[in-house]
Amino acid sequence: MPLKIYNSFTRQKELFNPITPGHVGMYVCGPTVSGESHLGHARPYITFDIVYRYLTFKGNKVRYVRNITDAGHFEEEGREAEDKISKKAVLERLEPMELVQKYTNLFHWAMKQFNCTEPSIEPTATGHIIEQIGMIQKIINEGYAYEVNGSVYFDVKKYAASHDYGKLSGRVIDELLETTRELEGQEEKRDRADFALWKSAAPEHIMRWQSPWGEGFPGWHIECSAMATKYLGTTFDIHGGGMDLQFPHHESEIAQSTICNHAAPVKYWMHNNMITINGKKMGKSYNNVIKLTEMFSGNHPLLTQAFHPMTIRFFILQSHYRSTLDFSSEALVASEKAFKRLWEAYEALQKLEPANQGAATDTELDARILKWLDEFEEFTDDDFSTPKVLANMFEMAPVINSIKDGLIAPAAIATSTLQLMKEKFRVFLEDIFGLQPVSESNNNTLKAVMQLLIDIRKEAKSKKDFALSDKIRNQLNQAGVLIKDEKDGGMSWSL
RNA sequence: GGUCCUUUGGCCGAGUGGCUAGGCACAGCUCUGCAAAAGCUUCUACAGCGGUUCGAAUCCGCUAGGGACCUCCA
Repeated sequence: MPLKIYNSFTRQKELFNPITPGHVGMYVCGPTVSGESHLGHARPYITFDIVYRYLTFKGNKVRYVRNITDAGHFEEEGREAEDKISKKAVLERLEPMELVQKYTNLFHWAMKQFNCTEPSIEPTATGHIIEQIGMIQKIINEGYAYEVNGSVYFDVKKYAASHDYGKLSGRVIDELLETTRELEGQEEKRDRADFALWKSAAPEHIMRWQSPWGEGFPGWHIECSAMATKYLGTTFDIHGGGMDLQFPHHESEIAQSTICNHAAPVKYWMHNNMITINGKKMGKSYNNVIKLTEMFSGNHPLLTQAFHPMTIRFFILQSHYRSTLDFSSEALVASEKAFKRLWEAYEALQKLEPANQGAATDTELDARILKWLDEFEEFTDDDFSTPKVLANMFEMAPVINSIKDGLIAPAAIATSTLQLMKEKFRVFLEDIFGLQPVSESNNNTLKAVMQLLIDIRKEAKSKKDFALSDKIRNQLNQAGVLIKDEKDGGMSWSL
């Protein structure tokens, strides 16, 4: 089945055809490691992890490049441009690279918690200064950049005269020139819309590199262009990132790469929408962020409890990546319960034994299940409609539980249908959606202890010693272990 | 100020012309020593006004609210 992707560049869903059949090059804007990641950051990484996993599932060999921005983006708010990372490094009295390492480690840890696949290549900006300088030089040689006082700027006006600057972000260049806000320290630029490729470093600036234009540091946009070109070629398949990066970051990337490589860099642009909190984008400037460590620990005024990374992953999958997703503790609690129920049904499904005869006795139910299963791929092919796949899974949860509890005969569905169900649930939940069990019920020691307690409780129950039976159940409950009595007299437990 | 997007039941959230999305919460029932879990059932909404259409949450217009970008931002 063909995959369709919404291309932000053309503003429509398009059939996905890799440039080289069977191979996909994908670049995703990674974190700026000058601080801790927050909930909003989780979205693109989980979204594009699904994209990566699904493309792989479809038989592609995917090279997934996600950068680490460790050189810092300059800020233009003050008189002199400041490197964000070196600014904070001074405050925290750390070496810049020590700070960068600390937050890189923390980021990697968070990605692991979310069960995000590691990118094929994770290049750092500081490790590619030479490539960035080379690219800037080429742009100057092409006549689309100019040097002033040790800084280099991209000539947007000249570029726009022959190229469609603003197409990705839906901007008109003339408007842009007029509506760009009044900022200080811009007198060097020929035009307000121009952006920096290289910035001359002030004496107090810690992070600095030698360049043909003097000591300085790279502009914000050039690192992605340089690293994407190096590892994916002049034109590659997918570029992903948050919607807030469309302008100016991605628009500038297109301009730089187009001049440097004489080709449009990206075939499909994908942008995820924002996570909001009380309707407002979660972001540094709004001072409304919840850090991932706070999410996992529950240590934040807006959180009523801690949330497992898988709950957050599931929460994100329950909405379409191009819609805003409104955060609230209540919504997370709902996702936690929903995920638990779905996962328990999934585990029950894997334990179901097929009936002896092959054919279905309830052909109507059997047909419905086959349709639901078939739609897993159909929905995912339609621009990654993960919420619809999950909805179908929830449709099947009562069927699974009913078979398990003997309310529906196992023979109702065909043996082949059951096998297909097991397979499809596993592939989509684990391989593609990257979900994992929350509990530690895989711990063998714990399993053995629980088995003993369950045996004792069963014995007590059979002797109608409900006092003991309840005591075991209640005390375990207090310890966070839930005992469930099942229809057939069996017992199960979960954390 | 400019450009663009959005408004779905108590909450989150799919859905783009006709068919029950789904989840959570709430309520009732079944099962059960009790509870939980599970199953069944109930609640069935599309900001307002007008238009197009046999038919609109879905298309068009206006009004109102919310938001994003234009500045670092996932």
